[in-house]
Amino acid sequence: MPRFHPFMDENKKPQLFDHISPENLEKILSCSVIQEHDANKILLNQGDAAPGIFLILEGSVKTLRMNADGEEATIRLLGANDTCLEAVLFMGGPSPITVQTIGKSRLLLIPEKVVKTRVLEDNEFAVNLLRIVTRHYKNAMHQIDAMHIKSPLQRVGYYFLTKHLEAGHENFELKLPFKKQIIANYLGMTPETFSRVLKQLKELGVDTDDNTIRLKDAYALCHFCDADTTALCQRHDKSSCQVCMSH
Amino acid sequence: MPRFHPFMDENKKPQLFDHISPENLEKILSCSVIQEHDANKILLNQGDAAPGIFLILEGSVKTLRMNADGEEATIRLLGANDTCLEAVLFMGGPSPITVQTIGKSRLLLIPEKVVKTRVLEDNEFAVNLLRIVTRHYKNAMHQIDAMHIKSPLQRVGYYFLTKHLEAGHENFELKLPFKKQIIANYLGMTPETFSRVLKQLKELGVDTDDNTIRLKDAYALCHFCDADTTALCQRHDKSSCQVCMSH
DNA sequence: CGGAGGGTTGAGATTCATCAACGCGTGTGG
DNA sequence: CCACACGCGTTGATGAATCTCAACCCTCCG
Repeated sequence: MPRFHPFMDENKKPQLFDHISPENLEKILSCSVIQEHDANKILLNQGDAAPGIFLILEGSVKTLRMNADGEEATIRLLGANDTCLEAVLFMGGPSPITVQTIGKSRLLLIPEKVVKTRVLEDNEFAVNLLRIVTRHYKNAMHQIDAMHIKSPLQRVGYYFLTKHLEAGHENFELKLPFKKQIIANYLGMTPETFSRVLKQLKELGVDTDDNTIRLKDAYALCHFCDADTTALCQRHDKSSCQVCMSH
Repeated sequence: MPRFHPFMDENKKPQLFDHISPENLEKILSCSVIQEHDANKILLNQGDAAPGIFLILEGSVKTLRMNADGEEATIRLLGANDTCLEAVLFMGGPSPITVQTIGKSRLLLIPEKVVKTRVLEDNEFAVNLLRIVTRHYKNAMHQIDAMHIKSPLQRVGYYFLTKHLEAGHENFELKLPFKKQIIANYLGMTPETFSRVLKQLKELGVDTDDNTIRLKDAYALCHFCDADTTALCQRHDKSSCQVCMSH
């Protein structure tokens, strides 16, 4: 088997391995296995024990919860270099979430045992986990708040804003990273509602054409910013931000 | 100043200090400060930097997010021995949440600096944080799923179920830990809806009289259980659980 | 060519929030 | 001691927002 070296490019290294020494990285990778899966394959069922951490090498995956009627609540949508189940391993019980591929995917599974020993022996690894889990948790808080006190329009707007900030400010053109119905469910609305919201956004200077979002100007999404998100914006301390806020 | 020794009773020790050696605990406590606050006092605003971890010694506190209209989305409700802001410290930005007392409260503040040095020097402390944060995250997942795919009745039912499981099975009588309107907002509904739900629950064998919940029998709340919560139930592997599930 | 899946649009149904009124217990000041 | 205000909770009537259902279009692909 050819040795697995997916992280030669530092820019694409997953956060999970930040600052990990080559020897320690080797200890993790030598125990991990690569898996390939078709679309819509369930990798873990809610209520079962998590086998370890999944790192997405290629493809896309979602984590979700399901009720008795088969309705799904999407918790996270993951693409390449994202990881899941880190948190579940430390919850000390059966998994509260189901993990399912969206499209055909290639994954790395880091077994539970390795994770749990590494976390006790490698402080950097422990801190990485802590940072990842807290980031997820922050995201979850935004999701909770979105459900209670945001309209569908605001939910989509904020989602687009985060994508815009990830992509960088100069970028006025974004691609939707997932199918619309997938995003719609992640944002807690039906595909119909999502579609109608896109029409409203068009009038506000956010034009969605097929899978491409085009912003009229750099402030088109400022409506949807909030107190803790401004920190991610390059203009947040400039006077121009006042323009955003006053929109 | 009299030395601070709140944790002589092992049963009441907060999870944050599990398995921490006396010397290491001393390092934490010697840098921490006790604060007293009136009701409805804001301890930290969304968008500001977190000063450290708050440990509730007495009273009650909530964490929340607020929108431009002043509507609140409650993230967590905390009582004695609960902690908050552990996660926020590792998110690496301004706080996504506001922290506010509910009633008159006495708190211990563990400054950020202490937390961040201890976590690198004390693996047990790091793992405790990881466990706490993941527990919060799990809770957040339940909240997300509740908003998407649960009715108000199911939300209240599940909330009562978790309280029932915390209190122990033999306990058919529970006290609401917070005012009804506080719980209602936490569950993402209006006080009016909460009140109407309680009436429905009465017909299902869950009688709420003032602040006391009385269960008709041990199975009254089994309706509201789900795949990952059964693990917390003492009957989950017995045949009687089938009775629950088939309700 | 025909079928399947994704997306959009319109009409109707449903659910929960809103608004208003009321009851009740408590604390306060005349 | 009573009158009153206030906070909390409940109840009923109304309305708005989103989901549901159905039809349709489009593209892709066998």
